[in-house]
Amino acid sequence: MRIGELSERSGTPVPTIKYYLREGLLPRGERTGPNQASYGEGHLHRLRLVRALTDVGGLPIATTREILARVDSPDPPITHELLGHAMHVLPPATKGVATAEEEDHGRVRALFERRGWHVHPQSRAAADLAEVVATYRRAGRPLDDEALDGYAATMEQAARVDLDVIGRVTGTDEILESAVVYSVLGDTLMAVLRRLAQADESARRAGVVPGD
Amino acid sequence: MRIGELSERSGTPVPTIKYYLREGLLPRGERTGPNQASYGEGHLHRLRLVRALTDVGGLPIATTREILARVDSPDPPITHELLGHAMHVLPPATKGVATAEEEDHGRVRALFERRGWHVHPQSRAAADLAEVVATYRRAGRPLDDEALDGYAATMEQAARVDLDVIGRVTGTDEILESAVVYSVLGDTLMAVLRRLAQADESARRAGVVPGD
DNA sequence: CCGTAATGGATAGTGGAAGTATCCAAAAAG
DNA sequence: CTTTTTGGATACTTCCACTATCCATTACGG
Repeated sequence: MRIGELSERSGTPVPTIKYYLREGLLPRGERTGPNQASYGEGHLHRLRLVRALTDVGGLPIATTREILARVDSPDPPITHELLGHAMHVLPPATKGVATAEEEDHGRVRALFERRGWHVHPQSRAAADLAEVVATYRRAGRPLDDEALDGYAATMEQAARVDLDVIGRVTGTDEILESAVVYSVLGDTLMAVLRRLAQADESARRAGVVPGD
Repeated sequence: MRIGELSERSGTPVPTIKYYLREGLLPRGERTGPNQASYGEGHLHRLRLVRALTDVGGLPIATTREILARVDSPDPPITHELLGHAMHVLPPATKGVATAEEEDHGRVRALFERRGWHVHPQSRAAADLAEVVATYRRAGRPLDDEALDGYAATMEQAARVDLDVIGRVTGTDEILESAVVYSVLGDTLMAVLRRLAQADESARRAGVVPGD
C-alpha cells in the first residue's frame, strides 16, 4: 500500500506519518520508483503501536524511538531473563527532577527488605522510588511504612497479572513488544481503574449500599 | 519572608515563582510597600505542593491551577461525599485522543457489572477506560476479561489503601488537598512500584530463588 | 550614609516538542 | 491528458514552561 492508505487505515494524517518516517519511528517503505514506495501490514501495525504508546501511554517521541529500536534489535535476550530484560527497555517513570535524601533511600531499602524484593538498591527504579517518597514528604503528606507496604503489596498483585498476560503471548519475538505494550499502557490503565475504584470505595464507605 | 527566601527554601528559582504568581498558582504576598510584599509559611507549602504535582505528578500548569482553585474554594462539599467529590477535582487520566467503539463501551459496562462498581457508565472515567481498552485492542494486544478483572481487583485494593491513608488525615479542609496529593502522586508511585514488582516477579518466575 | 544587591511587577524572549505546510519532479488515477 | 497523489526535503507553526530584561523602589553591608 502507499502512504495514503496507511493514513486512512491508521487514522493518522499523512504529514504526521512523514514526520514519524523522518524521526525513525517507522521504517521507510520499499522503494519502487523515484517517488514511490510500498508499505505493508507491518508498517500499519507499527504505526498503530506508535500512536498507542504516544497518545495513550503518553511517551515522548524520542523515548518511543529508543524503545522501538530495542524491541527491533535482534540481539538475543536470554530466555531466562527475557521478561526482566523487557523492563530495561521501559522508560523511567519520573523525570528525575526532585532529589531524594538519604532518609528516603533508607526507607526504600527497608521496603525492599520487608517485601523480599530482589532489586538492586542502586538501580534506576529504586532511585525513582526514593524520589517519589521524597516528594510525598516535601508536599507535607509523608507516606508511612504501612501505606508503602500496602501499595507495594498491591503492585505485586498487578505484576502477577502482568506476567500472566504477557506469558500468554506465544512467539519469542512478540514477547518483547507485548511486554512493552502491556507495561506502558498498563500505567494508564491502572490510573483510570484506580480513579474508578476510588469512587466506588468512597461511596461504599459513605454507607451507600452497593447495587443500590 | 520575601521572594528570595521563598526561592531558597523551596528550591525554586525566583523567576519561576514570579511565573507561578502571574499564572495564579500561588497567591500574591501581602503588600507592604510599592515594591515589597511578604509571604508566609502557607505560600511555601503551596509552592512545594505545586512542584510536587507538576514535577512528579506530571500535571500541566493549567490543570494544576484548576485543581488548586477547587481545593481552595470554600463551597461546602457534603461530608458524606467529600472523598467522592475529591475525585471530581482530579485531572482526566487520558488526553481523549483515541475514540472507543461500542464494543469497548460494552466491555466496560460488563466489567462494572461483574465487580459491582457503583459508577455511572456515562461518566468521564468510564469513557477514559473504554478509550484505554480500545487502545490495547488497536495495538494488537487486546485485554481479555480475565486480565481486566485481575487489574480491576488490584485497583480495588489500591483504592482501599488510598482511602485508609486519606482517612487518617484530620481537619476537614485538609482532606481535599490530601486526597489530591495522594491521588496524583499515587499514579506515579504505582507506576514505579509496578516496575519494581514486575522485575521481582519476573526473576522469581525465572527460577531465581528469592533472597538468593 | 552610600553604593550594591534584591524586590515586585510588567513585558518580552527562549528552547524544546510535536507536528503542519510548502515545494518539487515523478508517478498514478480517472 | 489533466488532476491527484506520492516520496522526500526544508521551512514554518503552535503550545508550553520557563527565563531574561527592565524599572523604580526598598533593603543591606561596611
